[in-house]
Amino acid sequence: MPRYSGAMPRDSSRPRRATIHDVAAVSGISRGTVSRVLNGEPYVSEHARIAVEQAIAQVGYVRNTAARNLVTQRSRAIALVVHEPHSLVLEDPNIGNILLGTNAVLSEADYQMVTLILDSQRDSDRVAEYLRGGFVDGAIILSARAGDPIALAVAQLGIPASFVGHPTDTPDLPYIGINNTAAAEQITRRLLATGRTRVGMIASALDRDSGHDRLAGFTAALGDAFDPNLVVSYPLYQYSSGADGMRELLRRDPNIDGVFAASDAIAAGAMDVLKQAGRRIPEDVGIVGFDDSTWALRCFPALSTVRQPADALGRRAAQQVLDQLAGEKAPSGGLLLDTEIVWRDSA
Amino acid sequence: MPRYSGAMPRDSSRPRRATIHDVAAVSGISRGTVSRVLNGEPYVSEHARIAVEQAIAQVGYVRNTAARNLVTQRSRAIALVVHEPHSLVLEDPNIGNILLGTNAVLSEADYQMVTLILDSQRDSDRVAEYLRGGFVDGAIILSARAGDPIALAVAQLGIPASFVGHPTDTPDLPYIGINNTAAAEQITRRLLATGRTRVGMIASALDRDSGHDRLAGFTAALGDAFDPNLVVSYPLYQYSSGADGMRELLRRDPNIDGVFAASDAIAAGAMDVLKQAGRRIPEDVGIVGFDDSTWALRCFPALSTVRQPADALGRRAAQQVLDQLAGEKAPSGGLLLDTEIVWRDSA
DNA sequence: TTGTACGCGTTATCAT
DNA sequence: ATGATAACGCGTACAA
Repeated sequence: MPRYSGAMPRDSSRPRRATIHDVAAVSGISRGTVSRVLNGEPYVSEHARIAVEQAIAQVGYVRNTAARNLVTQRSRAIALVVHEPHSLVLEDPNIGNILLGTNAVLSEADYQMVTLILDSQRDSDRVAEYLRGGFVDGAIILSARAGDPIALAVAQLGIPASFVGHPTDTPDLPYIGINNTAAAEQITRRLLATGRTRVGMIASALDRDSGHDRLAGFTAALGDAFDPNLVVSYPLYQYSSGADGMRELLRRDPNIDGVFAASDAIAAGAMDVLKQAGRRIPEDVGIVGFDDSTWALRCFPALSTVRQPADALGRRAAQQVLDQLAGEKAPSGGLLLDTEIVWRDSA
Repeated sequence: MPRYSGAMPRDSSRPRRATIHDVAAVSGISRGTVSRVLNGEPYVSEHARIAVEQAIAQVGYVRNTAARNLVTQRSRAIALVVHEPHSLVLEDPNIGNILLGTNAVLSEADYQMVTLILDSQRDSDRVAEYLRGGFVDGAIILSARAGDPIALAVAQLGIPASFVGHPTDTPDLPYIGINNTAAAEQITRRLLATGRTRVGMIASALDRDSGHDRLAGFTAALGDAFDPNLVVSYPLYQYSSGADGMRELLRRDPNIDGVFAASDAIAAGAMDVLKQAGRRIPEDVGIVGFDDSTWALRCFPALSTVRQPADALGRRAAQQVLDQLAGEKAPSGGLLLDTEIVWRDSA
């Protein structure tokens, strides 16, 4: 819990901001009417409006929204909590598109989206404090992990919220997601249909529903042919995980002829290692990814993958929060959006 | 200016949050002392502390930070304003690393970083309102453009701020940057030193200092050999700009043998087009980029480029804001950090 | 060590 | 149409 060191410097060198009080004094109009002018309310005389507007310009008044929030009990801001190691914020294409969708909806509804990035434990506590502090009317939480303190804080606080991908152990909070299991199973079957017999997986982020479920789908698709020895796992969805994972898989079974990578970035890393090892793609080894990110088209050959409706995920999550704000009660279950297989040349 | 539709529903279905008042009532201790316990101040008896803590747990009290901010005139939050079309937030590697550096410094100082993403005009007005509203104690502004309303709002408001890359026309606000002109000139000279005679540039973002200055450096390096016909320009630092730009350059001069791309993403687009056109890199055409992003290593052959100290940019900007918050007066000039040429195989 | 009372800047209510 | 005045929830001199 942060400490505050003593009194604030009232004699700050910066000039004090003008307040409604000042505007009232200068214009000779009461604070109440000034407030009415500010908010464009009816029942204000032309005379008063003009006097107030002049005074506002004269004293350089700008509204203190924090004070307004205190009395209206609203902030007109919604938090978007991104729970990722920072270096990945840029690598994960879905996050960008989810941001896009969320902000589009919130902006349209005239809400300010504030993005809170969360990495260390220290960040985590501070963000929880921020969420509790009345700075925001609601929250959208991305990629929460199992045992997430933020998820707990949100649940306990009863603040309108929506999760994009929900941690496996949280109480039933509303969430938006995709059916990772089904999508993973589908693309794995498609990979198998190209005639592969030794198919492995580079899994990732098993502490999140996305990672966990993609592995489950892979396992289901393989059925009896599943060989746990051909599955490796890394914490983060990133290029280096794919490179490391592919090296390990090649070591475990040089005859491997198919790979399901848990993300496109991972697939890209794996492909580079395969090429270095002299394997042709897709002739010797077929590989598929997940996300349909910019990686997919930068790969050579172009990557077959699962397209995530990232923009729609963001939009729906934002809409869920707005609905709750409008008084609807939170949906208790999840809402899963459809994915689509994009078949290219890598398998 | 946002309108607020009538009165708030005081009879909201959600239960009212507990306040210090409630804690005081339940514990039988005065509000003043409760506040002291909350803030860990000295001169509180063991008896009082225990009673208060029990009451807090009992009524489920959480502090309303917005109210505290009103009285302390502080929010302990700092805005990071990102002025980019959303789809680029993920493509620009520097932004991610600047975020990283900024958050590290702010987090260490126990400030909450709130990222405000800015795309449309509507966003712009709302963010300005947010900055003025007392939600944040300071602001760091990324990639502001010429005539930026946010920059103006910040300047007018006198809020502690630091720019990362400053728009060419703003009043002298403190900023952190790199010497784009010198860096561009250096790498262009290096490219020329490989014996190229027909060297073009794919410029970008000329309304920002970075884009403008990189073109200036290129021009300076070429001197008399500068041919305006070999310069094309696109608004955004992105892959497609590079692809389009390279096609155009090849059309204008099929014998072009050197290209300076204003960013790595642009270079990547250009390289793919060159390969499609049957040009060998670096034998037929040498190409260099700017940023040393993940693109640079994903290119084949690996891209020669300029490394930006993105993390350091973020850290220094954050530190500048913290310094101003601590009472130091804002430095009136800019602070330029060193860049480094990373020479690889593309030229 | 503790309680009282005032102020932060705004909106909302109720007279007028 | 407008002006007092009471909240909003908290911190903090000042008094006790």
